[in-house]
Amino acid sequence: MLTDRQLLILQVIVDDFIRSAQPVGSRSLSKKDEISFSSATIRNEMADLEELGYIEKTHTSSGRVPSEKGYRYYVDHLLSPQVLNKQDITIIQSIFAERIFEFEKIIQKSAKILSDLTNYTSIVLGPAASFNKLKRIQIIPLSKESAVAIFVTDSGHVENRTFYLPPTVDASDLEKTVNILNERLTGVALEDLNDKIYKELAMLLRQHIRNYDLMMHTIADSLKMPANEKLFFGGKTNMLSQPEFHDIGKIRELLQMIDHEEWIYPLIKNDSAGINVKIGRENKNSAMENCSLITATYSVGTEKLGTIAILGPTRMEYSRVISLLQFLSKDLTSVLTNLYQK
Amino acid sequence: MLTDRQLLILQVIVDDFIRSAQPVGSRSLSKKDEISFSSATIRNEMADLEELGYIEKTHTSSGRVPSEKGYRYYVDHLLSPQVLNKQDITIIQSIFAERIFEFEKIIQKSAKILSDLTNYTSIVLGPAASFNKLKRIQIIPLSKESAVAIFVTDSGHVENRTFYLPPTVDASDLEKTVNILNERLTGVALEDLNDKIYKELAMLLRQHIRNYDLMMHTIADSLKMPANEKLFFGGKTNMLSQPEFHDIGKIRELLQMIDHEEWIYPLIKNDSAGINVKIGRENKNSAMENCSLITATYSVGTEKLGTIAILGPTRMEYSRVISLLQFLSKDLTSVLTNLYQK
DNA sequence: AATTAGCACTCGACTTCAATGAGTGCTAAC
DNA sequence: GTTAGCACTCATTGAAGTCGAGTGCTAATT
Repeated sequence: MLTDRQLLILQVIVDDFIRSAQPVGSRSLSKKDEISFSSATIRNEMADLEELGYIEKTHTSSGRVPSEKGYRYYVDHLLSPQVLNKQDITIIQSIFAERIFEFEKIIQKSAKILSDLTNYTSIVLGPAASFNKLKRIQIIPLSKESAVAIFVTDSGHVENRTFYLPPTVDASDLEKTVNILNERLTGVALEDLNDKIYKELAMLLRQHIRNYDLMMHTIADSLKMPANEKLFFGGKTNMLSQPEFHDIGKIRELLQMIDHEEWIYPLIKNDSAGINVKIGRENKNSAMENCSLITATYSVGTEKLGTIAILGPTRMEYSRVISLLQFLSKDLTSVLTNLYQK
Repeated sequence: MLTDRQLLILQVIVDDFIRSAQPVGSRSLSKKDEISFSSATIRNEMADLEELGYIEKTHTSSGRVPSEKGYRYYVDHLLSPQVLNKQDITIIQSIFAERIFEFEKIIQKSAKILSDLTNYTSIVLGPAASFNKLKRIQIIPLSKESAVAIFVTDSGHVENRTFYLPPTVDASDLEKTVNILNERLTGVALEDLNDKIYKELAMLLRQHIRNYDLMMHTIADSLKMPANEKLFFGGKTNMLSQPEFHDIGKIRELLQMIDHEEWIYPLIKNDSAGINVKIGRENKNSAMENCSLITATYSVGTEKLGTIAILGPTRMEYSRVISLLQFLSKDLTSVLTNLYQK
């Protein structure tokens, strides 16, 4: 469809605009080393590219700016995969330098470092606790009327819930219940706990426990796991330094979105494995109109665990960001696989 | 020092400016009901007030704007305590409507509601976990090399740490240790644990445990509690709607500060009990130059637990915010006292 | 037939200028 | 002591003009 020359021009326009944030004119293009033809020729080609929807003018006599379609084409076909420099690699690897046992710390550090390296906003979706397998349940009475239930998973994740414990429940029953739960539920994924309690343990509990009904509901209730995994951010304010965000209204909209975690999930979830690029309105979100989101998944073994993402302006350094995410997600996956898949 | 008329004028200027965000001129002042003298008189008085440093001009021929000193005087002497309307009271009390067992939920909801009611940013400093008394320690091995230690406090707060557990430590020793810890440390404040372990338990452990040294250090290490209490925010982006923040640089500075929790602590800690107002540069923080911070403390019984604060522009509705904070902190204190002081 | 030089034209960005009006300070009259 | 009156200041607004980087089109060149 597009001639080689048009491709070249499109690529140079996108590259230049990503660098400078200024509309690109035919004259400045013609001066580039890669380009050997005159500005008039470029103007003709640009007119064609514009007609095809790959580039746009900001006003009648301005230079050209990539359209979303242009970025999309650029990302899909023109991206020259950038090799990370040693410094970047060292910095990323520093995430794993310390002996860290907790997911969260690693994840958090990843978010911080990603945003520092890119100057964009990073979003890391932590591992879904619901996949973890239960290791131990503990119930500890606090007062006459309340107790705290603690759930430890095989990955070392600890969940806890304080709940109302009617004084009518006696200690030995509680103990028995906990024993039964531990016996029967160890190794079960958190998300399946509730189901399993009702389906398989109801009978058993009924046999042994006096206050069976109350007990079951109380515990099952407190087991309603949070629907969403934890999100970590880095560089929330980095977008404020991007020249495209001079408008406070836009900024407010964007920051407001970032501060509403529940609005972020739909953006970064449900992405297939590997790198995923969503440009501008592809994100189906008005606050993201001038933003692109690049996501990558990380796993333990073959099981997808979470997502790391970079949120930047559509005029984002796609090549660099993709390389960084690829590298980090690979590292994360291998470190986590080593650590937890034994 | 100041005449009654000067006080009146200062008060009306501050009130008006808080409402309109526009410099106040002598003519518009003279039209107010409260004011019965001519604009020329007002001009004379304003000149005096300016000389004394209570008000300022933005340029030679502009109306007047309160200075920090002016706000300070206003807050200290001219504030007409505002009575909260019923709606506000209802909304605040809705925080406690549900039966909630966890501090965090209450605190979080308080932050949200405060920012909604004021349209400023709210900051709530959660209760210092370190004051809580230990209820139970549990150590649960995860793999050959790691285990998680769980600390439950009498308030239902759960802390956990994953740590490296050398394979050389055997199970019975671990159990013995945990038993000893529980026996000796229950009721001790979290912040004193470390001390107590080294001073009082070292001997005891040495007698019973083979790998005593290693064990002790591992556990004591994982007991290093986070130095700071948790912070909760509401309305982080509210400041973006304030007309004084049209400058992106200023906004960035402010938001950046808000996102660095460690920079927030010094601002809201170390305040004496009760309401505390810091205006502009009184906060000793360049990002806060045009902001005021109003804080209030809440307690259980007589023990100060945490702080609730509102961050707004210096042109803030002091009267309303102070009333809200007073009311909420009183409610928080009484609810928490009922809940936990038994 | 493709490329390029040349040129008229467009339009945002910036500057200048004058008009407007909300504000001031000062003086003199009340 | 208060106020009316007046000259003065200065931010804001809008109109007019210049500049320059850009375009599209046409005609000459390769």
